[in-house]
Amino acid sequence: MKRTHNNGELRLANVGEAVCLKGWVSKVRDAGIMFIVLRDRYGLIQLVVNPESADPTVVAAAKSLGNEYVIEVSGRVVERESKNPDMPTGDIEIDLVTLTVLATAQTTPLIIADETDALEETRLTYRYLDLRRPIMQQNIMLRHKMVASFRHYLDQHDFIDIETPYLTKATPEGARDYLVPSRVHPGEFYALPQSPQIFKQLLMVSGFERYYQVARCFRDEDLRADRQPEFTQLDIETSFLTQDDLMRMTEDMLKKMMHDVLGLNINDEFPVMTYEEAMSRFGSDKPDTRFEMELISLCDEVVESGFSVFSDTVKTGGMVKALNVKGAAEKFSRKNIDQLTDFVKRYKAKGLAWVKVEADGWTGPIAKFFNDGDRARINAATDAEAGDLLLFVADKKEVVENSLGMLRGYLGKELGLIDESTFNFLWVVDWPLFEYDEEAGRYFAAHHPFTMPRDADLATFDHQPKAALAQAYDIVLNGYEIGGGSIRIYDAEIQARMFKTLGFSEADQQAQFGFLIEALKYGTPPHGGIALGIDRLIMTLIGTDSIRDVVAFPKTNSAACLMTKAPSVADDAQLAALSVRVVQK
RNA sequence: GGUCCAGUGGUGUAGUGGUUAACAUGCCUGCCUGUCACGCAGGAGAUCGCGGGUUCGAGUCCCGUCUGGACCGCCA
Repeated sequence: MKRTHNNGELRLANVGEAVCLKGWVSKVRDAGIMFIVLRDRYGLIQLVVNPESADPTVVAAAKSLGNEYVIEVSGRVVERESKNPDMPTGDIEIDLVTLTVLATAQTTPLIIADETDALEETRLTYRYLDLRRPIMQQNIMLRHKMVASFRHYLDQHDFIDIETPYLTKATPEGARDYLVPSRVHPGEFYALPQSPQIFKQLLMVSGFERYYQVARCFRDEDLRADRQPEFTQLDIETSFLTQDDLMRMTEDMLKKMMHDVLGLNINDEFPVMTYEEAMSRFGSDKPDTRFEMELISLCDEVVESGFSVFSDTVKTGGMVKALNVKGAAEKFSRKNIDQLTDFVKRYKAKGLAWVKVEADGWTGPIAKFFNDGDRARINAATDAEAGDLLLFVADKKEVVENSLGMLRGYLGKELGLIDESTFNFLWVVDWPLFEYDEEAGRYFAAHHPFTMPRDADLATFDHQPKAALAQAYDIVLNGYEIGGGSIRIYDAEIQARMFKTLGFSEADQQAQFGFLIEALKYGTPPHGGIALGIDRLIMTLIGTDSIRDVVAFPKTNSAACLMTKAPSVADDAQLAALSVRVVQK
């Protein structure tokens, strides 16, 4: 039994065995003896035609081949004299007896290999060819394995897969909806779901105690490297399980998945951190815990310092925090630090103060404002030693934490502080129930408006929304939010108080969610669930920053499909049938 | 809505205001009997995204525009 391999997949065959293969011609070399590299779903394998012994028609057929032709061959497995053990085509080859061309191919606009350097534009226009590249095959395969593992786990635990509508009702808060005009109801629109949230809760009312769905979700917002207008969620809802039950189960499922997909055994329990702690220590609600460099509060240390920017900020209710970039003082020139300043300014910080710590003191433009006592206190708080670079932001709490948190993530990558081979899962719990929007002058649901307040806040959440915490939990992997869930409100009266706090009038409540409020009145079990973002999860496992590497047919930055040219204009007859008129801008 | 980067043979890139736009790869032809990023010789292949401007002269500078990418806003 010999094997050939590519990308970790194995193809087993006995030497001398007769085989039949179908696949794509990856490379032809004609040097008297003809070598044809065939690519199929297992990878690459070399076919050989010897003109002295082979049938002349096979030799002629082999000479006519071009790259990416689809062929069917039969022949015998022979062992190879391997001088080079790293041959990508393995240690067996096929001595051809027959060769049939099933399809010819034009010259492809991109090279079908892992190392393609084609532009995004070319790759997306010819996506079907881009997907032929072994690395892309592997990504899509891994994605399948992940979903299959989840399905298997959930099936084993008595979950059932139930589909919910894609043509549904617009949601008031949250992202912009994709709308679909109704032909039968002129002037009315369906919305594509931003998530199956309400339907899965209604399934709990119906008595399907354990539901899951691999659901497509749609949000009409601008795209990012990790964000597509349609994305896939593993959507889960259960009755009678508590937050702890759900977290334990999800953790169990993720550990099994890591084993099934990557062969990794994670034995430790996932750490749990409160939202407050995550923001305070890491400046992020989804901290990457693969490296240290935490945010250090210096409010007490600088409040009486000579640097008025710091002291005044603290005295007027703001805060000062710092990152200690260990041993980085020499690595960062003035120009480098200016770039870091520009970086934090993107996140509303007014500037980035810095000092380099040296054996005989501090250097940097603000060093002169600090006396020896100030310096000693700050050195102690930040654990600063000679050679360290201290970076400070002074501002409102939100700005300080967000900008330093983003800077921490950026520096972690830039300085190679991250061990890319590790996977750090983390639960973030005790989320605020509401967020206050200064522009709108009202509270919005931080998670969604069906989230149950903590028991301790049940009586007061509508009077003191700012202080209320939610029974909500996010699962974070390597700095990515890969899922989030909550225990839901299952009492119509609490739900009504929630809507009222969010500023929904009685009439709005009825118009938007009348059916849900009504449903809650007929014996609704306590319930809750979680949704995992499949795209971001597989991105993290693969280690790519681009969601387009894990979605078969993704859209561009402008939400277009370069291959199909969608979206496209509708003809007048279609528009008339939908009672839609297009206003030219 | 905003900021930044890119667009040059099929593909990916180089190109300092000045001759016939260079290189790699792919493609075609020929040579090569153990190659696998093979090698050798030859050949075809470009309205430098589009429009305007500056200039004696623009791939190169300026303005606009389109397309792709990264980010801010946005994403309950």
